[in-house]
Formats: sequence, structure tokens, C-alpha cells
Amino acid sequence: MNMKVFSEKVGLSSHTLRYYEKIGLLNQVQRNASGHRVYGKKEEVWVGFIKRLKETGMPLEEVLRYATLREAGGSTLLERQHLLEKHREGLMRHIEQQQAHLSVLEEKIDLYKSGKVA
Amino acid sequence: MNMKVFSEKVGLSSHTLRYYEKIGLLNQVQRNASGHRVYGKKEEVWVGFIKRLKETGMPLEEVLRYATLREAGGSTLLERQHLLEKHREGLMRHIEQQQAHLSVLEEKIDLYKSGKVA
DNA sequence: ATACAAGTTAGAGTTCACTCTAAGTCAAGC
DNA sequence: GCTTGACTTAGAGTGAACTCTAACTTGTAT
Repeated sequence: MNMKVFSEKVGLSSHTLRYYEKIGLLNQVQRNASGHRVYGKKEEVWVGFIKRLKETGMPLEEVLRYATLREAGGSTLLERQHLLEKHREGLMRHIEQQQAHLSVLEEKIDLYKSGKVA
Repeated sequence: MNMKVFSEKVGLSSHTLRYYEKIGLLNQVQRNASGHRVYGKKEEVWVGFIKRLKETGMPLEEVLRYATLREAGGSTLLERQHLLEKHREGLMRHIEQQQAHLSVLEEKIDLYKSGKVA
């Protein structure tokens, strides 16, 4: 799979994919004879996971920590688990907070609907 | 209420408060004889609302649209309501997406716990 | 053979939302 | 009266995550 196809498949620009590679988030990408990148299923799954972590508000630096542990092999399993568990806690708190904000927003909208706001 | 007290009360730095003023988010702040800002309850409530919108992911530019409509008076009530309703829809979708991400994350953590991940 | 689309690199530029700096004025305690 | 801390302004600097540019090479369709 070349850059163009992969880029469209994962929904990230070629610029972004090269940027991820540069910061160490996406290593060991194969090259063909002429130096062009060749992506496979492995990269597709991994980029999908990166995107999920990012969408849940994890900064790239922490995604990179996970990526680095992952590349270090099986001895880092527990540390990776803890990293994800910590992230889950944050995500749960985030969801709760957003739900609280939603309630207040709905109250505000009700004030508008009943003409009680100037 | 002077800068220091207000800053601590609303949890934003004096820099940020002046920045909000500069971009038009916080207008008509009173000044005392020597040109220092004097904040009141009105500003406190308004900054609280700004913070809530911001925390739900609204960019400052859109908060500013709301602020501008608000200052334009009663003729913009419906437009403000629509803006908030649109934001509510986005927020609801965001919460749903985060909940989906949380489920996947929990599955991943379970894989780590049961030793099914390398 | 020739377009032209897509690939490569290093590095510069952009956007958002602050955050800080410089240079100066003002206020409160001793 | 003097130090210390808070205030003022305009404008520069920061960090995250891209996003784009220039200059060049490669691949594909006619």
C-alpha cells in the first residue's frame, strides 16, 4: 500500500503520516526499491489505535511513551497496562464532566426557550 | 474586585483575562480612578459561562460570536438559542464518541489483564 | 517520449490559546 | 520616604499538532 492509498484509508494526510514517523510514533515503515514507503495491515491497525488515543485527548507525547514501551517488547506489558488504565480514569472523569456541562447547557437552552433570558 | 482577586476567583491568570478583553470576549470592564480594572458579579458569571463553553470544546472564536450577539441585545435571542442548540448537538455526539472509545479502551485493558496482548 | 500525478527530504509557516517580557505607574505597610 | 507587590500597555514568545513549500525524483498513462 503506497502513501496515497494508506493516507486515504486511515484518514490522515501524507504530511501528518510523515510527521508521525519523524517524532517516532510510526517506526519501521518498509520502503520499496525507489525509497517510497510501503504500508501494511500492521501500520493500519497501529495508526487506528493512535487515532483513538488522540481522540480521547491523549497528547502525542504520551502516545509516544506507549509506542516506545510497545517497541521495547514484552517486559513492558504491565507498564503499558498501567498507562492505559490511567488514561481510562481520565477519560471517565472527562465523560462525567462533559455530561455535567451538557445538563447546564440544556438548562440554559430551556431558559432561552421559555423567554427567561435577556 | 481588582485583578488579583478576580483572577483567583475565576481561575484564570491576569494575562488570560486581559487577552480575553483584547479579543473582545470581555467588554465594558470598569476602571477605577487610576486606570485599574474593577470586576463585579456580572463579569464573574460571564467568565464562568465562557469557561464552560470552552471546556466543552467550543473555540474562542465561536464563544466570541455568542458574546457579540449577547451585546447586540434582545433581537439576537433566537440566534443565540440556535448557537447553543447546535453546540448541544455537537456535545452529545462528542459524549457518545468518548463512551465508544472508553468501551474499546476497556476491552484493550482486559486483553492486557488476561495476558492476551504482546 | 512526454506529461503529470505522486513520491522524497529538510525545514519553514500556521493556528490556537495562551504566556511572558519590558518598561513603566500605582498602592500599602513600615 | 521607600520598598514591595500589583497594576498598566504593546508586543514578543511558546507549545502542540499539524500544514505547507521548495526542490527534486519516480511511476503511470498515452
